[in-house]
Amino acid sequence: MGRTRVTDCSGKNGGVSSASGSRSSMSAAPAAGVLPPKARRKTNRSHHPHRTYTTVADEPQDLAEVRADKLRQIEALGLDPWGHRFDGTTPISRIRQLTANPFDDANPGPKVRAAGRVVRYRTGGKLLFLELWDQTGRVQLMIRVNKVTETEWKLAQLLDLGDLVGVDGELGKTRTGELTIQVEKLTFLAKSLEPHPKDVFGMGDMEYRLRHRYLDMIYTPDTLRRAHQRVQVIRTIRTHLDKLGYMEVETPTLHNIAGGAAARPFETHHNALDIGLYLRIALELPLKRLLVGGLEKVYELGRVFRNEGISPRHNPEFTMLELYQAYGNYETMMDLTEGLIVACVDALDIATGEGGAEPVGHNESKAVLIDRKREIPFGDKTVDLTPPFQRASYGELFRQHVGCDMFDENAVRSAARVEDINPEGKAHDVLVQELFEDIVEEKLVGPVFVYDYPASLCPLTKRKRTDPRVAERFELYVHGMELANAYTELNDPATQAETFSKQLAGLPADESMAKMDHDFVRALRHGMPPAGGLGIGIDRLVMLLTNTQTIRDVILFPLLRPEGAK
RNA sequence: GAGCCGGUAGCUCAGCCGGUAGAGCAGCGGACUUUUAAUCCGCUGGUCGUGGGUUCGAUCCCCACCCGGCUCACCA
Repeated sequence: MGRTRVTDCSGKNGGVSSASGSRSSMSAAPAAGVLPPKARRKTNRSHHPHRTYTTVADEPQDLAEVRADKLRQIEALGLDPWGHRFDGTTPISRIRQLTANPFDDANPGPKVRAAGRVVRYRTGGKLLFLELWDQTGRVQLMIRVNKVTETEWKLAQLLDLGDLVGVDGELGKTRTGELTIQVEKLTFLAKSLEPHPKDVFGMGDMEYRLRHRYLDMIYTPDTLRRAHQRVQVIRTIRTHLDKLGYMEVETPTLHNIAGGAAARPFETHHNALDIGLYLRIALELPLKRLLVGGLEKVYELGRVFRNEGISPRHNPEFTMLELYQAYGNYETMMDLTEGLIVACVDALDIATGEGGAEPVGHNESKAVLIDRKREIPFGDKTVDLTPPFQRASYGELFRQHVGCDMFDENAVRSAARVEDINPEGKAHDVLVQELFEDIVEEKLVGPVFVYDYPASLCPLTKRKRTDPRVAERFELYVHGMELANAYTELNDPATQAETFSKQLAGLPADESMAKMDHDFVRALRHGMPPAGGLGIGIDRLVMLLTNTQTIRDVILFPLLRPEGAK
């Protein structure tokens, strides 16, 4: 911030003052705050008639200095600018539900107590209008000179946008019908030493919003809305899984081997043990060990870390749900996924579709009755989340959009060339996947479960009994976005050991899942039940459900480069 | 990592063909006891992202760098 200019007034500490308040007023003046505002401002001005950029007087002119000065004036009133416990407040949204009549001394309205931030401030001589904000809403305050003490009136004159105050007063309506608290007692709770953004059109700059998320939450209503909805989604998932008998666990975030996905890990180090460690890139392997240990329905909802690029759909740390169900398979997981998503849609009450449709299905994995249409808005589109979601096999989609059989090596190679993909040195399944991503994915408006993937791309997945070239895996796509990834878990330790050791040609080591995890294989050797497993990217799910186009707005503090010297 | 776009007052932005900057809001002083984007009068506030270069002169042109956004790559 500013305030770095040098003063030419020797013997004073003003020029290099910090916000904490060493700025003295005049060399001859005592502590600034004890002077009445008018007097000291005048004094300042008269002493510094000529200001230049390099020799700036230490009078309040920087916005932050003005506020620091007001803080001292509040102290001079005998008040604590950093406030204290303030019990018994009512959320503003609830105050707004109370019935109120026009102010009338003969018939006083209800007494209320509220606390929050001053987000509008309008002087009017002997009458002040403020707007008080809390996380539930806004309400207008009216302060009249003859309704409060002299100290409170002085305090009211010193308020800045962004200050935190508590009020007691009478609820009523002004002449224009605006619901208003007429303040009878004003309590100062905290000073904002920095100016708050003030623009009727709101905050426009993404970088500014991200670096000042706390302001974004106050002045961009959508930001707070999304934060609430995110919590609600996570809570809904927990209660839904709880109802189905799943047990939530916590497994380590520090791993010896970063397995369970193909992604570059963050590296760290443990000093006492003197070993290298990785931050986890997936939850899978520990959870499957718990399957061996007898937890038949288990899940974890936690942060994973991938040392990769940042984009509107990728943040280096993000939240994953992974769950495993013994004796299930990937079809169990499809049903479960539908049930989870529908439960979230209902919890958020965002569906716009008509009700009254016939029940279309019901089974153990679905805790909700499938009884009505559930469409939600997403960008300029609509997504129909009415279950059951479409289910389409990978091979059929490939044939339909690429135009050849995915197992036909020659046809795939020539299709690749047409798409400007160099097939040299690449394993067949890698080529197939590249073609799928280039051609098919963008056509998947969904929601659609794409199932039965080329086997070699899925080293933790069980092969299909009827066709070992494909693995029992699905991904759920909505508008080209991968929301879920699930499979019938591979529980054969010999096959697992083999796929761990096989790096696919054409894939760089970073992207390979070829990381031998002997400890995991040993766990499998003790017998893991056949199971279905599911992973859902919670951030992307929240994006979909809150109609948000960038992952940075469903994560409160997405990773940013440090601002550096400024 | 690459391409494109951007960074000007506390906030949101304008600034033409190069002549060292403007508006609205916020802030400060004044008026106002029912305002609603309050109004009225007066005023303050800028290292034009950073560093070089070209030029008599650079917010503007050139180069490099920093930060961000979008797209791509990456993300089984």
